Amino acid sequence: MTYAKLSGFTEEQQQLSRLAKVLAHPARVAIVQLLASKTTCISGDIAAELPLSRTTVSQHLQELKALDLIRGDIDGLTVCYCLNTELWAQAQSMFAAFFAQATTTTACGPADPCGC
Amino acid sequence: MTYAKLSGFTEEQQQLSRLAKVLAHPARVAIVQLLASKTTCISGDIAAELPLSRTTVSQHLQELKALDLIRGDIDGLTVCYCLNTELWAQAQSMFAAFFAQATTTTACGPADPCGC
DNA sequence: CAAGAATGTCGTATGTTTACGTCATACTTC
DNA sequence: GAAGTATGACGTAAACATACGACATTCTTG
Repeated sequence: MTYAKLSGFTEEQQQLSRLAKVLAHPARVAIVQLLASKTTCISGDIAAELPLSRTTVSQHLQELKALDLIRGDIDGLTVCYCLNTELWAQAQSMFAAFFAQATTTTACGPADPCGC
Repeated sequence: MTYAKLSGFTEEQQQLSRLAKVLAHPARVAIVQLLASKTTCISGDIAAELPLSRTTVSQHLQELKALDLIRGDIDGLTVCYCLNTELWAQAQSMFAAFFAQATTTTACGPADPCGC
């Protein structure tokens, strides 16, 4: 009974952590930025611009794909990866809501018993 | 030479992934939300509201503390944990900048060679 | 100062992620 | 259809994350 006690947390918390996990590796951040900056993307090109092997990049792409954050359309011999902008907009608002909570806390003001 | 080839990614990408990693577990998301919602927090109380043992919660708190996202002031026998709102605001703007990129991509429009 | 209470630290078992080489598959082109 | 090319799938080793019980530490209180 070790690891991942997912039940016990709200679906919202799990969803946010899933999204965060995708961004928890610089390679995936870089991949998303690359896809956002280009008008056409091909898997091989992505690996060429990262300090990782093609195999590893493909694995990271799979993780992004698993959450449907990117889409890959096969075009003959190459694959055109692109961002699913609707889902990213959704993720954006989830994070925005979370950060709004975290930055507007009323705790630890001057009237608080603790000294921080 | 496995794992974490951190060099090769920009400092910005590494910073964003570090922040994302902290939120990549529902327990830490829940902890931050708890801290944000209360005006006074004590470590024991936090564990009481989560489906995790006190030890595990303490470990998650350490990870938040390692990035200076929370602060814990010892007040006698108890500890008052609270959010470092300045850092959270900083994190907020980093994520906002990233999502702005991800949601405004011009790729895969109607004029694009790929069909997606 | 002894007893109790609130937390952090350590050790450890288990699950997960990362990274990459090698192989299999699918498409183009001659 | 044979040769070449672009990708994904599989297998595997090492690093890391998660969870928790047991112990140590520190403070209060009588």
